[in-house]
Amino acid sequence: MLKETIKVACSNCNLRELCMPLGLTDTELSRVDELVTSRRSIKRGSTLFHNGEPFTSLYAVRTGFFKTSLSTEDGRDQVTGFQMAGEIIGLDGIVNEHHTCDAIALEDAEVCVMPFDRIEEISREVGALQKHVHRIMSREIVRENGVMLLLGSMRAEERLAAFLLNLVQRLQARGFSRTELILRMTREEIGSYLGMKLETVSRTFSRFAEEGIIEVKQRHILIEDAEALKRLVNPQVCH
Amino acid sequence: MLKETIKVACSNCNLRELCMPLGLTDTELSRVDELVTSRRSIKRGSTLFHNGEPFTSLYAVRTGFFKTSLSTEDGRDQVTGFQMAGEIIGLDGIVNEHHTCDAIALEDAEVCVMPFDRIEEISREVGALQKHVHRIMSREIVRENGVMLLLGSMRAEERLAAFLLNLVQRLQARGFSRTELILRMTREEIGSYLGMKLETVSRTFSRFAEEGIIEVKQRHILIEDAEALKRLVNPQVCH
DNA sequence: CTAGCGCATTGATTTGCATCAACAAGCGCT
DNA sequence: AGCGCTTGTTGATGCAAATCAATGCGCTAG
Repeated sequence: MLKETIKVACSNCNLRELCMPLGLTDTELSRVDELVTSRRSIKRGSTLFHNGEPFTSLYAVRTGFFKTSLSTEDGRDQVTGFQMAGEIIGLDGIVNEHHTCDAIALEDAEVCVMPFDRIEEISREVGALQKHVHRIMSREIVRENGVMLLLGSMRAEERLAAFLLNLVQRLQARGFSRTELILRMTREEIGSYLGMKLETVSRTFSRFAEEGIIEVKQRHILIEDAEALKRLVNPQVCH
Repeated sequence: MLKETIKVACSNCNLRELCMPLGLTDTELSRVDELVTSRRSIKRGSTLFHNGEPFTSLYAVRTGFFKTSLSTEDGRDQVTGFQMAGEIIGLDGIVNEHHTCDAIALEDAEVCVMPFDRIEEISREVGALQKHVHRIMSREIVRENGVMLLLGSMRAEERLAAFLLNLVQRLQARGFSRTELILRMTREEIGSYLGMKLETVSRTFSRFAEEGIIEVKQRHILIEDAEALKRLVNPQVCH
């Protein structure tokens, strides 16, 4: 919840290729540097924003790991996404000027705060930024399309396989291992995201382990047979 | 598939308050009129665009009714949305410059074609349009969040109740009845959208009818007890 | 008018996952 | 180290929805 005033430039940030458009001129770069007004640290378990809060800014994850989730009055809960370094949180808030989900840090995290009116102002001047914002929003729409496919037409095994492949692929893009990962979320949170109960998540992990597809040690996952996972998601394709 | 060159102005369009930002000045209005380069007619059953096709434009539905759907190589099929007059189709294509779903007309339809580079150009000049584009994309993200909740944590009855309420609410916003509607899609398409089989859709309709909540005559639905539907979606709230 | 077809309904049966329940393992506490 | 708490595993049972199957309705086209 700390609000830090350290001035940090995107132009020097090692996450730049994830958050920011490429191929900017120097003058454009300096404009884009004005996007991030501050950084904010969020302790594990606390919220970046809540459902209902006024929307002011988008947040770029610098370090740490988040989940976004909806909860209904009757106690239902749906995790709508997990966000890692370089990903943008808060797009849901634009339409009605207030957030429609909760964003919660699953480990100690730091985000770059980008006031949305400033994003709009600068993207009017810098075409590449405008394009970038559009692409980020479109990417989120496409991602959610994929989740709909997963929730609407896949079985538990297929969902979990798709989930693992997606996670590891995103981690790989950030320079981590292609075969090894640490889950930052509980079985219940995975289940909520995938539309299944935590017991089913646990059982399915165990089944994968029995079949030699993965190795599970608590939240530490080793992928031993990525092809098998891919075959599970895409049944007809043989290796 | 006809490409018509009739010049039509958004400024005179009766769907304007659905598609376009409000409160534009006259000069802004005339700029925005340049957004729509043409209209296109799509016959029932044919596609506005296919998965994989290059993305060039967004489409505003003028008349008719669409579905968007994903299909995987292994024959799985997921309807990701139904679009009616005033709604925008094609946002999925922005991120990778090609479409990632199919858009299919469920009845003879007409759309306004809005080349995306023109949208970007004009929204750099007209702040209200820029804001509008952002809101449309954010609204789609929030809608999909809601579908995730539905698919991930609701039972068949609840899904169908939520679906009917959503449809009738959107129709009402277009001046149609709040209690009566004609489904433009088959039971199978409803099922695909809601993550259930067509038989389950049919049975659930029948159950609602038995309970006096709705009246079903083929695709003609009469909502007799909207409160009951709301209670189904939100179990704890007693009328 | 009637044939044929796509779409919808309804019934019987199966099944995948949820639910209920008990217990184990890891982790932060004092 | 020992305690309690959260998180994870595994087993037994039940149920909602899928599947399989048969029939009916209402278009459209001849």
